[in-house]
Amino acid sequence: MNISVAAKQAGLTAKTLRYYDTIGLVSPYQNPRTGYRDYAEADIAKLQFVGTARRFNFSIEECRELLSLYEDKNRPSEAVKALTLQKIAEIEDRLAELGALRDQLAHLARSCHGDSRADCPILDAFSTPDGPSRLL
Amino acid sequence: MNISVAAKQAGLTAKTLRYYDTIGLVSPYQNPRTGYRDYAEADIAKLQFVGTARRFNFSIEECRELLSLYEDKNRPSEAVKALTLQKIAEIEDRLAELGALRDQLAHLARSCHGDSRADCPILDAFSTPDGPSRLL
DNA sequence: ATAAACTTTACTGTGAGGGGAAGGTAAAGG
DNA sequence: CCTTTACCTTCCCCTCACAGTAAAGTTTAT
Repeated sequence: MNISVAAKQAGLTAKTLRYYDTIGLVSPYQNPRTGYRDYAEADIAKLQFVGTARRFNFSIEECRELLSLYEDKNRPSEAVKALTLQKIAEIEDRLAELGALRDQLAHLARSCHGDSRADCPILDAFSTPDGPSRLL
Repeated sequence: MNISVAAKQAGLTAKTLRYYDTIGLVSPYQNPRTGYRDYAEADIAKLQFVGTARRFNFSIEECRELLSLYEDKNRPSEAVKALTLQKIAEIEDRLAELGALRDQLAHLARSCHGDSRADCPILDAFSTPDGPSRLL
């Protein structure tokens, strides 16, 4: 299966597939005469796996780790679960950060009359050394 | 004020200050004999402003826009408010995405026994073409 | 035979800086 | 005054996960 068909099957771009090959994440057979890559069904499965994991915010290196677990028929499921729980914790942290950020910005937006006058509480808040937090 | 003192005052690194200079975001006076940068109080204020806006997830280009509004004494506050509301909307989107992600991962983690057996529902879910969503 | 539609490698760019080398400058101590 | 140390400068490469483009080779259809 050539690269564009494989890309379509996996829901990725040909560019991405070439990249995954060069970094040794998913390397298909490569015809030594033409240089064309030839993706097997097993390669497609791996690509779909990686694509899903990437959509789940796993980094390439984490995908590499998951993939080796995926290919290891004797893998312990605890390793996968640990990685997943860690990823959940990271996402929770990011959620808390973003939530606080949104709340502060929302507060500033509410305090701003938003007309054509020059006076703007948002910019005033931004110009304090410690940020607007002390004003909230 | 030399760059390391300025960096400390602004809560940024010297590296960052040099970067902001090269991209023309905050450019201090530069001694033509020594090449040393010399930051004035007004520069520090701008740096603090940018530092705060960056912490609020504004991009460099958005900072540039906010900074020009900040420096314009006749700026209309509605421009600033619009930018802020747009940023809030972006953050809301990201929050929703991340929340859904966390929920799906948490579901998978709960379904995984997490012992030393090879059977792992997380990896099984990842290996389906459309991702684990249909399993939830 | 030729043109269209693929494929390859190689190079550059992204955002927002970080790390480190090579070389010039300034401030402190003797 | 001299030396050491602590700065400062520019320059270049590294990050992450690819995207875009160019030049050249290959396959497929006409």
